[in-house]
Amino acid sequence: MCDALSDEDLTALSQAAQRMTISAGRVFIEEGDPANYFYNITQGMVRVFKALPDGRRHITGFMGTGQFLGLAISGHCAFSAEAMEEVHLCRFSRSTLNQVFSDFPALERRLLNIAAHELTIAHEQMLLLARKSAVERVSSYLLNQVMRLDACAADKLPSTAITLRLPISRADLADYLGLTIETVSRSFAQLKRNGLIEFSNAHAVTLMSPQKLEMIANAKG
Amino acid sequence: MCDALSDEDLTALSQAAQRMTISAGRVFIEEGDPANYFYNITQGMVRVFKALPDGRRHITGFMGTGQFLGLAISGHCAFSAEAMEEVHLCRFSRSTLNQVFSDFPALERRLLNIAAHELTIAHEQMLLLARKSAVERVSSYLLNQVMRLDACAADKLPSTAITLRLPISRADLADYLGLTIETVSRSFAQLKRNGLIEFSNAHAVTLMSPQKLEMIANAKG
DNA sequence: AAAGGAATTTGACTTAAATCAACGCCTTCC
DNA sequence: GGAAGGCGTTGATTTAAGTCAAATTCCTTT
Repeated sequence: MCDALSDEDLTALSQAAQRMTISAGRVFIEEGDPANYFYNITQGMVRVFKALPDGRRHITGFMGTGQFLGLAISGHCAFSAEAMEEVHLCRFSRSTLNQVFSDFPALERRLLNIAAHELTIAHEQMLLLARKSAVERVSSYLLNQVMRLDACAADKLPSTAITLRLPISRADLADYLGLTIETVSRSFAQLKRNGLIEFSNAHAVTLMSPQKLEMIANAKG
Repeated sequence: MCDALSDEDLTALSQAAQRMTISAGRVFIEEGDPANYFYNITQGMVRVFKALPDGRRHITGFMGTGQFLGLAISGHCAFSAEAMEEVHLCRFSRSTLNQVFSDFPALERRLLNIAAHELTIAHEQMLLLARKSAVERVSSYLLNQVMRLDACAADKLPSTAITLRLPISRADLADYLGLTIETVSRSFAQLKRNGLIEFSNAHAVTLMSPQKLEMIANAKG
């Protein structure tokens, strides 16, 4: 429901699509390039980012299997995208896309919903970047990951401890949260000191109390 | 082109709409409330924002005449909206909206474009919030205002000095740029010291060299 | 199993922006 | 005209996060 189209629509799309494989690390969308294509990721993880000329960069988001890329397009690409591993995707030109829209109006409706959803996420992230402390940012991230795990299901947080994989490097996390690697690490350390999380290793955390974490993430209490 | 629908579509919409007047300062959309309505502003300026329980807040954007509100909606409002002055708007329920969509497919297409555009702006703002310094943020804001002035026209910056109104208070600007009032003020002061801007009064700036300002805003050179 | 290298953590120090506080400048309202 | 209050600027100080540097862990490779 959250980010994939129905199988039916996907089939319709794939007829107009061009399948591609992108090797790990390749930047296959370059910010500023003419935006002729629209993508659907069929396999693998992608980093979406924007960068300043001096190297500072912000990761807008991570997109995985089933998700769409290239929505925010108008003439030129507004962001870059890089394969974090080997990625398989379907690419189709904007013109064929419009064709498909005419044939499957439901698809356009769906895309509008997806766009609205992404906009909501973006607004939430802006609040985080503009106003939250480092520890709050990291807590928010952990919480979002839990919510994603428990799928789009109930907005209810588990009341028991829950273990989470952190597939993403500290560097990527830092660029996603608007922090430095060191600050991310120190924020994790602080949450650990306070008994809110425990690490098996750097890429597997246990959230001891998702609810307490949520209070930190959203400055409640 | 940027944010308004065609007259024809607007007419279609207004038949299903309910006209309303909101007095200055009223919060007419409250974050978290059930999201039953969709709005089109016909007159006046609105502040769109998200807040944390302890009062920290981020202004997502300012929306004016012709713009839409309530797009990023799914069950509950993702943000609050407050009238900055007396505001006139058309309100219609989500259900009638869907009806209108069926009658005027072009409208849905248009909304998708608007959403994509807003998403682009949101990504740009995230880069600003995550990675730009105070002076860079303020410069970026000034620049965006110039671009808005010269309408959606050429992406070309004026090469001569240009005077700009700053209708927004320092407090709003701070909440929009993820800074404090004082830092916004000091950033203006620094730009002034460096000969990049001049003030007639607190709400009217002259950008002495939009192009130099753009280099600062986007860390070029 | 050892070595090498990358990723992560931790520590010492610096800095940009926040905070706290005072002051000036308009507006408006008696 | 003068007091009052809101808004904006400026100054002094604090602080959270950034930077620089070293140590540690983890993973790969030989």
